[in-house]
Amino acid sequence: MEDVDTRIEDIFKKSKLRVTQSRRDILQIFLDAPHAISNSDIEGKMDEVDRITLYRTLRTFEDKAVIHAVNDGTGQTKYALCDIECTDDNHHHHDHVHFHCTNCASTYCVDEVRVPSVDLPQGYKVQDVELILKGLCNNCSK
Amino acid sequence: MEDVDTRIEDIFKKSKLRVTQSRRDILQIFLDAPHAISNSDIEGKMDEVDRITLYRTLRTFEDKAVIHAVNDGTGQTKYALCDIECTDDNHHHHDHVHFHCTNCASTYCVDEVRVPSVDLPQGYKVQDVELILKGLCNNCSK
DNA sequence: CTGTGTGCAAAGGGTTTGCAAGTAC
DNA sequence: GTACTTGCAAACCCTTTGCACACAG
Repeated sequence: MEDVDTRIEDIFKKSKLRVTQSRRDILQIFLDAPHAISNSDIEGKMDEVDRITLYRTLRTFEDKAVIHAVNDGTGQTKYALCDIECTDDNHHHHDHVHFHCTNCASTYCVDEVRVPSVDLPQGYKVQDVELILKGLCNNCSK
Repeated sequence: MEDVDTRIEDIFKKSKLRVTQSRRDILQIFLDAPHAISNSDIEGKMDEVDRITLYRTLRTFEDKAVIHAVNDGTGQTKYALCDIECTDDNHHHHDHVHFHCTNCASTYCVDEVRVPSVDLPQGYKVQDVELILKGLCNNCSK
């Protein structure tokens, strides 16, 4: 298991972003989260950060391939950390499925499961596939 | 091919909603649309209807199982007509896949293709599956 | 020191609510 | 006539922008 502080340093190094306390705090929250989180999830976990700074930080992180947006199937945008090998021009986040819990509203990336291939009628040119499963997560199904 | 006016009457009868001009106009737009449409798509096609009435009508239609919300994969909510056999408590819209065109932003229900089944790791209880394909539609891939 | 990041205030856009007048049945 | 619908105004978010100050490198 990699040390969390080291992981944060690695991310800053890779992204070439300036290190500030807000960014550190927000990254920490992502590292602690077991699933994708929304803007307001993050806001709820921080006491000090200005809402505007959060918006801007998330956009910056997304631009620099630190995090990626996740469609949770309800229209709400959530975010999750990118793999360390993601780069500005090579995000590859749709080879796994997402699971949305209808009870606690958490969204999980299920990395173990790959999206099955689908044949469409003639005329459609498919570039990307997104598969969202909805139901009860491990915590809520007990 | 069923007559459009008849179809409109059928929908009103089934939903037990009062017949008003706005609702008639909005239904007409749904019947004319070859794909799922957004709030603003509808607004663009009407000259007379108040925006608030449109919001309320869409919600009413959704409640009465006249239309259903479609997740187009970009976070924007779109709507499409329900099958005539849909009822308030039995919407079944996720046995087919949705296709979102990245060029013209249209969202199509691809009724011919069924969502493949997926096995998840232990702990998840799946209730619903949503599959969104993104790429170029028939018009835009030419 | 220079360029980037932050925080406040204010603007912007979409959506919802209260209420009075209008309309379907 | 009664209950449901509509339309206006205003309220309410959430999100973005402008600008001056603060700070990382």
